[in-house]
Amino acid sequence: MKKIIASVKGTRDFYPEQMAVRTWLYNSLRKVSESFGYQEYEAPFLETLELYAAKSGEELVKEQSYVFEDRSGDMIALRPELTPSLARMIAQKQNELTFPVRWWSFGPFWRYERPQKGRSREFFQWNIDLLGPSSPESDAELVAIAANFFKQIGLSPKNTRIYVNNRRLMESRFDQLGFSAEIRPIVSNLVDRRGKLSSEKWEAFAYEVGLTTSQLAGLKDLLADKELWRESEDLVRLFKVIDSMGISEYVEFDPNIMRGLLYYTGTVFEAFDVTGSVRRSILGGGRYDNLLADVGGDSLPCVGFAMGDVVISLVLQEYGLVPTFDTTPAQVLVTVFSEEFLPDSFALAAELRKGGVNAICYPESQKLNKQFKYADRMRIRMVLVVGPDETSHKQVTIKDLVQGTQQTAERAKAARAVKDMLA
RNA sequence: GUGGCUGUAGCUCAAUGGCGGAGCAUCGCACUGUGGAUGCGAGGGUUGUGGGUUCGACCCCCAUCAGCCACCCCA
Repeated sequence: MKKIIASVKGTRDFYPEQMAVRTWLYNSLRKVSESFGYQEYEAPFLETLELYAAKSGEELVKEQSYVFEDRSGDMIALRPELTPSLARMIAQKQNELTFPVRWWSFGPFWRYERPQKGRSREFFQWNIDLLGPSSPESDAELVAIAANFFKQIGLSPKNTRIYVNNRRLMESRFDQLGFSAEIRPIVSNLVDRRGKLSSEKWEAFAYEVGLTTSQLAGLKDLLADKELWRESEDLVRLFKVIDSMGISEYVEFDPNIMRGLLYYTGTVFEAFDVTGSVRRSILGGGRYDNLLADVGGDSLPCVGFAMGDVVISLVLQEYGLVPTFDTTPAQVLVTVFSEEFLPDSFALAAELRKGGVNAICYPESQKLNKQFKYADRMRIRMVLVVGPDETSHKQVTIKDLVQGTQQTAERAKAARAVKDMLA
């Protein structure tokens, strides 16, 4: 066995087939983003570590970021998320931008963690944010974008659900249950883990972190209360707009949704596959009203979400929703009859391109059957032959591999003839 | 960072501790001006790596690396 230098752990190679899928995903989310009037932008892949230090979760920065010292001694991170960069970009031009700002982006991110199903170290992420307004209706818009994206790629409300909650609502309830400020994050984490543990284990864990029996009972009641949203004016307004936009089938209140990142302040939401085997969240986001001020800008309300490419791809595969693509852009293969015909075949291919046809010329003299086989394998539809017979009559032979038909055309009108046959 | 499972041909997988095989793929030929189909044939391996046990190891033991899966965390 030859030794092939291994790829970096947790990275993926995108062969043309996979690249076509990624591009399709990109185009799908572009379509939805633009239908809501959002503008595409991009941030640097490298940022100072400082940018993430205060705002992101501690684990994300200290354990999961790729960090290195550059030649000047600065600490640089490969971006593990986009939101801090967005906040910086907004803060820098806060007085020039026209608000509300609606921006989206799709690009690579890096997190150092153990690769497993649904998780890689290098992944692509769709980020979309609405900055300026603080209304619950703007939260609803982001939820609607997510729902419309699912619709766009063929995921129905039967398969996919967006669960919505509100951190302020939960915090006021936590107050009533007497959770002190110190154990609040622990309780959030406890809530987050509820779906992953058996109820006995979850309860044992709750006592372990210091909850009293009555607090646990209260928490369980709280998390079971599917009507709790009625007590949050924000959520009442959000669901009203969700309803008016006709996407309520995709959206559901769930008091168990808390989200790990520290900067969320109000509405939070997370989408899951509900009928398939993928347990990880497809996308997640929420309102983060303090982040701009935290990176040195004026305080600015923001709401947004992020979706990684890995989990959504798993879900789409599971439902057979990933289209197959012809990855060869060539419409025509020009064969090379023999060594002497090489320049002429290359000339014909050039003429075809000039005429607006994507054309490959077989790059060396080979048996014709081998060249035809190549066209067949590469799913190139048309094969052109220029041999002695054609040349003497100033013609070309055109074979349609899909139809199995063959005809001759004037050499000078080859591009036109090919286009007619393709139409 | 913790735990579990798996490493055999390009791919998917066989092989009681006793001569490492098959299917698919590749290449050639039938088919010297035409793809798919069929038939025949060929090439391809230090069994992840290093050590140990044994007369003998793909098989048992130890280590190591890699992949997958779960935990942690999260898109």
